[in-house]
Amino acid sequence: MTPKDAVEALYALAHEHRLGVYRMLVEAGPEGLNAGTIAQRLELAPSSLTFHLQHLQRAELITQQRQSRQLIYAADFSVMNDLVSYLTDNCCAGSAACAAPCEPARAKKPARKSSRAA
Amino acid sequence: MTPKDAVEALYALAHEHRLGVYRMLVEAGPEGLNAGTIAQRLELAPSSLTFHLQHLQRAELITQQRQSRQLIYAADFSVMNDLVSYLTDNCCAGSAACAAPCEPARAKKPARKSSRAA
DNA sequence: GCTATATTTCGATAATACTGGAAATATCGG
DNA sequence: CCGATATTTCCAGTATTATCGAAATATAGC
Repeated sequence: MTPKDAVEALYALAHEHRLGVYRMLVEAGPEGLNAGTIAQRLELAPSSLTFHLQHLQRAELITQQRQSRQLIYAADFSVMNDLVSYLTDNCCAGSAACAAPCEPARAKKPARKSSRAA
Repeated sequence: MTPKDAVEALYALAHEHRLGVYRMLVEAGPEGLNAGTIAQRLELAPSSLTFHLQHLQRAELITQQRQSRQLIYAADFSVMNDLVSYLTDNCCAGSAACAAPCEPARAKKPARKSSRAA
């Protein structure tokens, strides 16, 4: 992941609504959510939501898939993984806590199993 | 770390120059760098650099310390650690690669030991 | 083909960010 | 106190972002 990619991913997440969308999609799981549902939950005008979804898509943080009349969005973890790796590799040198993130105690959530291997 | 804090940290890092500053400070280690050196290396006008440094400081990603006539900036890893934890905890549910970051293979860098426990 | 639904694209507007020059502030060495 | 250095604050100008209504596009069912 280049610094440019990292900036793009960081920027895509660096907004209340976009981070909200992403978190919502993470929680929704592989099935994702259609645009209307997201807009309704976040109380966003449809066109505003599109604006933010395009940011997330451009950073490849989410995927889009048409299902009949609806467009389904879902979180794509690969860029998030790369981003976290980028941050730990490039931005944590010298920090013991960051250089060794393998503490079992850090697992606050059960991290429910997904059928497909990511 | 609240979503608001996460957005602030993400935003602070979501700019070519600010990410550059932060990475430079990470590399510089605990001794940090003075503003002039950073401005010179990044070819930034002093006032522009200040603008970006203030962003990073507001997010508590860096610290400031006066040393005679110079202001020394250094990376503060605590917020970075919180941010990485936030991302792995809140934005990676369902992803095996992300939910279980304890793979030895992920350690691309030797992760040099720091004497102080963070 | 027509109507209804879901979403995007377009266009306009308001807000915010980024930049850098000039002046102000802080420190040092005489 | 004065001149020199380091950095910030102030103040514009310019560019980018965020928002939303209205129109356009895509799909479905009749």
